[in-house]
Amino acid sequence: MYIEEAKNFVGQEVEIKGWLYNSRSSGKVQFLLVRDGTGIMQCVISQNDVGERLFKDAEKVTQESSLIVKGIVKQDERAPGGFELVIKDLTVVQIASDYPISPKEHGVGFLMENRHLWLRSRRQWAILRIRSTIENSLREFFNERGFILIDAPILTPAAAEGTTTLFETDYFGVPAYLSQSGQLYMEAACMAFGKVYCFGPTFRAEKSKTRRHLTEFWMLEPEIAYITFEENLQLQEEMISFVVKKVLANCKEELKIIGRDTKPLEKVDPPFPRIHYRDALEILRQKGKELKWGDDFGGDEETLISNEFDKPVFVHHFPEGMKAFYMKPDPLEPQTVLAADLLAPEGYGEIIGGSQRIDDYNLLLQRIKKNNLNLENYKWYLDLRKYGSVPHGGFGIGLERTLAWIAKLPHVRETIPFPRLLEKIYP
RNA sequence: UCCCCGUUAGCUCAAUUGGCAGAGCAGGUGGCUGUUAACCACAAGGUUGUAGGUUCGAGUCCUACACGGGGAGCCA
Repeated sequence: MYIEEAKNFVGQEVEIKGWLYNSRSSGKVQFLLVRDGTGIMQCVISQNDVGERLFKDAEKVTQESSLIVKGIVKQDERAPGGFELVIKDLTVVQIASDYPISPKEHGVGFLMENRHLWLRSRRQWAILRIRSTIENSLREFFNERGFILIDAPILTPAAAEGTTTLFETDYFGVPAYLSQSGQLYMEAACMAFGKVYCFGPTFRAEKSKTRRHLTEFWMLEPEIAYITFEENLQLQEEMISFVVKKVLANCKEELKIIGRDTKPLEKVDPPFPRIHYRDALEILRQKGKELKWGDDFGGDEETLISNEFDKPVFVHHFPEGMKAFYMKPDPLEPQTVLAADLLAPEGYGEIIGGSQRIDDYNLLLQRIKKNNLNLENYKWYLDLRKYGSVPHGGFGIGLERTLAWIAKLPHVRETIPFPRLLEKIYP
């Protein structure tokens, strides 16, 4: 039996295979908190039931030792979770000695050094289960809408955007780079399959040392042929709302463990507010932040704007030249591009960046040259504008930042099993 | 790359003006028949990040370096 199914086994004899999370004893009774990956269950062992020998064995089981217990499932208000196991038999698989993570407080540095063990603790268990739910619901959302999953390459010959933030590696004697984005490849794929998305790791060698940055993070990038800018925003707000609803429905226990107030999440429903870049500047001016046309927002600015709303908010129509080279100028106001960032509430900042892509061959060629990109590398990308070019667009959603917001975590490093941070790659 | 803070027992932290390095947890031993990060008792645990300097005397003051944390820029 798995612990999460305990309520279906009341009165029955079952076997739990797991690890000792913690134990307490009181003379001739011991309480073993056993975890099996699906949950934690209090198991009671009394000397009168099992005899002195087995009782003594149980006393020797240390924190995180692996063990198998057999007994009867009982409903009991005194047990955390409402169910406990009355132990009849216990087998030790392996005794763990000197487990470094005690039930008391630890610092982040120590916990990160022991990330491989930290994953076993309750809070990390809850967070990573929410991560799994988010990933699954994202896939479900796109699969239900007829999107085709296209895996983008991780080794690439050139940069999608800037060249300073790339991890370089040797590819049989020529330089190759770890992917920064699958987007350009998705543009090719959407011309073949109509609606596509990729979901995988991306790499940024930025020397960023903040609560919002990882050097390796996961991004989901849809790309849709013939989509309009407005349809793109609708897709994003429907996707976010779908994911939040799935987490609220499927992760009640996990949200409780991490102490997440779910009220702000319950408000997440389309439509999301839309703020023109020009009006975002005005909001900031009223808050005492004077920015010039063309200035980008930092973390503080994003927080000021998102705090004006109790839902995620789109900021759109950024000045041309401020964003990536492939973004399409709005024909109605050509000094801006048809791009939008989605800012999460509660100060979590940008979780989505999306845009219409340039579909005109000559304009794209001009932009590539203007950005000093090597034309050789973009020949195939230009081909897409040569052979049946169509209006198209898409976006990229950062998984870790989305999870940090939904779980209201102070730092993204807890949102990924093994975070890769500035100059840190162990374990 | 820049700014700020920190580094004392395995872990989390104390240590007054520069004057005998100390708790809790973990680990050890013993006790307790319903515990909830259980509790009680006892014992053990230290080259105070490294290198130099000031001083009768440095965990404490100064300099450099290393490592860690937070933030800026940049970005999802």
